[in-house]
Amino acid sequence: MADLTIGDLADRTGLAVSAIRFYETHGIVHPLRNAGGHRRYGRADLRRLSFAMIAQKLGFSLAEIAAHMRHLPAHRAPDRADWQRISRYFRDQIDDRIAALTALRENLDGCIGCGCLSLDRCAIWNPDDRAAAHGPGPRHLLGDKPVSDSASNPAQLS
Amino acid sequence: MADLTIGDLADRTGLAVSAIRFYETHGIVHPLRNAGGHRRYGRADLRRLSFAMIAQKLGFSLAEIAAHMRHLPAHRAPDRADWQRISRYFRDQIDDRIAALTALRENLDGCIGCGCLSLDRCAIWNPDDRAAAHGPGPRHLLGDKPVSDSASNPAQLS
DNA sequence: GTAATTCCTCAAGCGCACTTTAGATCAAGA
DNA sequence: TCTTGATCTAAAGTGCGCTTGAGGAATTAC
Repeated sequence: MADLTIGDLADRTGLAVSAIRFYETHGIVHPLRNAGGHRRYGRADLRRLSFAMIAQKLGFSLAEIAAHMRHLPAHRAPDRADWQRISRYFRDQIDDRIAALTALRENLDGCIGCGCLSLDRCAIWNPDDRAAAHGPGPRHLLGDKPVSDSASNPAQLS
Repeated sequence: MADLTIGDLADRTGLAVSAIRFYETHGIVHPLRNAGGHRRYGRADLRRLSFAMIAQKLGFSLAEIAAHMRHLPAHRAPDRADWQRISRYFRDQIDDRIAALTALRENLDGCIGCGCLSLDRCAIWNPDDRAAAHGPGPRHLLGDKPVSDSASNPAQLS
C-alpha cells in the first residue's frame, strides 16, 4: 500500500526529491514512515503530485492547491467521486483561462489589423480615454481576474 | 513629448510607483529627467507598461519582456510596424497557450467521464504505464513546454 | 512663503517555490 | 561485512518581482 520511496516518486513525477519534501510541508502529500524513519508513499500520492503539477501550471499557489487537496482522503486512494469533484473545479478554471486568452487575442487581432497601436485614440492602448470607465491601465483588456482571488472572491468573475 | 510624472503613469496603469521604477531597472521604460532630477515619461511609456502587464499575464518574465522591448525605439513613439511585429509574436504565444489548455481540458474531460482517475490503468494518471514513453510524470499532459524556454529553444515547441 | 505632497536614491525586506549544504543515519548489493 | 548510495533533519541560500523604509530634495497648493 505504501511501498514507494521518495526517490521512486521523484523518478515517476519528474520532481526533485527536495521539492516533494517541500510539498509535504504544504500538505500536498502525507507519507508514512518505515522503521528507519524513511518516507513511504502510496500510489495515491503519485496522483496528488501529478494533480498539483497541473494546478500549478494553471497558476494556483501551493496553498490553494493544498486547500483543495484537503477534501481528498489522506491515505486511502481517492475514489471516482473525489476526483470528479476536484477535476470539475479545475476544468472550470481552464475554461475561464481559455475565455480570457481568447478575448485578449481578439483585441490584439483588432489592433494588428487596424494599426491603431500607435494612435492616441485607440481605446485599448489608451485606457485614460474612452476605456477609462473600465478602470486604470490595460486591466480591462486583461480581464482583471487575478487567479489568487477568483476562488475567494467570485464576485470579480463577472 | 515627455510630460508625464511617475505618479501619472501609476494612476493610468494601475501599477505602483515602486513597480514602475523597478521596471526601469529592467529596461522596460526609459524616462528622461527634468531639471530637478525627476522622471518624465512620454505616452510611448504608457503603452510599454501596458504591453509588459499583458505579457506578464501570459507568463513571461521581465527579462524576456525587456528583450522584446529592446527592438522598439526607446524614445520615439513606436510605429505601426513596430507594434505589429511584437503583437504578432505575443499573439502566437496566446495561440499556443490556448491550444495547450484545450488539450488539457479534453484530457480532464475524458477522465471525468470515465472515472478512470482512480484506476491504475489510466494512461494520464499513471505515467509509468503506457504513457511512460512520453517522459516522467504528468509532463506529457502538461505539454512540457516551459514558457521561459520557448523563446530561446523553439525546438521544444513541436 | 510655507506646508503638504510627490519624488529622489539606496538598502533592506518579503512571499513564493524551491535548492543547497552539512552532518548523520539507513538500506541494499558484492 | 563492508561499502555505496539513498535518505534523514535543519538551516541557510536563490531568483523573481516587487514593497518598505530612511533620509532628503523637488514640486505643487494655498
